[in-house]
Amino acid sequence: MTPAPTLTVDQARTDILAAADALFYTRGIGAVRMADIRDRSGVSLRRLYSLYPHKTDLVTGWLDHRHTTWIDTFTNGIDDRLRSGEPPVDAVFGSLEHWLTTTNFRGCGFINALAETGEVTDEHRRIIRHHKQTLVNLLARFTAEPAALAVLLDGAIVQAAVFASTDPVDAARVAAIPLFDR
Amino acid sequence: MTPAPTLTVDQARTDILAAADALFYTRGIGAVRMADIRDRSGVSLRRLYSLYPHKTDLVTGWLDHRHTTWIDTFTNGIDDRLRSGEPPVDAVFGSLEHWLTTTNFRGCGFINALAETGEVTDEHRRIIRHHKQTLVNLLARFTAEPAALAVLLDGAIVQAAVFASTDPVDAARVAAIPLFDR
DNA sequence: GCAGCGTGAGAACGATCATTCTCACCGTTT
DNA sequence: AAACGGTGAGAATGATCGTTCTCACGCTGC
Repeated sequence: MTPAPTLTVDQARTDILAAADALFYTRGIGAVRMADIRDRSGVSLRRLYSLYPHKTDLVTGWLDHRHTTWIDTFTNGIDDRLRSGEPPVDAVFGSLEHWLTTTNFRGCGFINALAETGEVTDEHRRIIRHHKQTLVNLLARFTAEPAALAVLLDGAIVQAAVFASTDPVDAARVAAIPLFDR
Repeated sequence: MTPAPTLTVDQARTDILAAADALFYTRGIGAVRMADIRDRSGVSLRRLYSLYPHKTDLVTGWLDHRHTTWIDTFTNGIDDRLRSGEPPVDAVFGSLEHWLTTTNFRGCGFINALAETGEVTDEHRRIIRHHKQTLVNLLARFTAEPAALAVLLDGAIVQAAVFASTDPVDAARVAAIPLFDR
C-alpha cells in the first residue's frame, strides 16, 4: 500500500524541479544550498535526499528538465509566430527576444552551468552538449547553415546577459538575415 | 629603506596574477582556493593577503589583468596576420582560432566569471562589460556592424567550449563574411 | 489499542575554505 | 650586540554547507 506522504512522490519531484530551476538558474549552482531548495519547494531535506541522493543528482535532473522545457518553449514560440504569418527570421529572433524579456533573464543556464567547473560533472557536460546540439538540429528547419545560426543565437544570449540589453539580439538578427535566403 | 622581502612587491604581484590567471581561468573562481594561489605562485598567504586583502580583490585584479592581456594578444594576432597579407576576415578569425587552439581553452574567462553569481560583485561585472565593449569598439576597424561581429565571436567562443571543437569558429566565419563587404 | 514504518523538523557531523594569528627568523638600524 | 620590522610556514579560527541522524508523530495493518 502506498504510505501516506504529505505529498505524492511525483508532486514532490515537480516542486523540487520548479525550485531548482528558479534557484539554480538565477543564482548559479554553487550559490544555491540544498536548504534553499527545501525552503523554496517545501519538500523536507529527508525527502529531497531520498529522491536525489546528492546535489549533483539534482543538478542532473534540473538540466534534463530545463533542456526539455526550454526547447519546448522556444519552438512553440517560433511556431506560433510562423502561424501568425511572421517570416522565419522574425519568428526565430522574436521567440528568442520574448524569452529574454519575459523571464528574469540571466544568460543561458547551460552555458552558465558549464562555467562552474567545480559544480559540474561529465554527465552534466553531456546534457549541455546535447542541448546545444538539439538547438542546432532544430534550426535546420530554417536555414542551410544551422550551425552559423546557432552561433548567432548563443552569442546574442551571452551578450544580452553581459550588457543587460536586447541590442545584441537585434545585431544578431541583422547578421542572420542572409542565412535565411536560400 | 626597502625592507628585504624574498621577492620584490612587483615580482610578487606578477607571480600572483600569473597564478590567478592560470587557475581562475581553467578551474573557475569558486573552485580555486587561496591556498592554491599560494602554491602556484610561491607567494605566502600572508603576503598574498597584504596585496589583496580579500579573494574578491584578487578576482578584480585578475579580471583587469586578463582584460588587457587578452585584448593585447588578440589585436596583435590580427595585426600580424594583416601585415602578412591576410584579408580582415581571415585575420580576425585566424587570431581567434589561434587563441582557442594554443591555450588550454575553456571558453571566455569573462563570460565564465559572470556565470558564477556567488563569486562576482558589481565591480567585476563592470570590468566584464567594459571588456566586451572594448572588443566591439576594436572590431569597428573592420566592419560597419561591429556589434554583429562581436556576437559572432562570442557565440563561436561559447560553442567551441561546449562542443570542444573549432567547428563553430568556421561556422561563425562564414556568417561573418558579408559583414566585411562594405 | 498496539507495533511498525515512513515522515517532517531540526539538530548534529564533517569537510572545506577564507581569513587571521603564532612563532621563530633574518636583515636593518643604532 | 640588542631592539625592531617585516617575513614565511603553518596552525588556528569561524563560517558555511552537504549530508546524516534523532526524535516524536500519525497512519497503517492486526
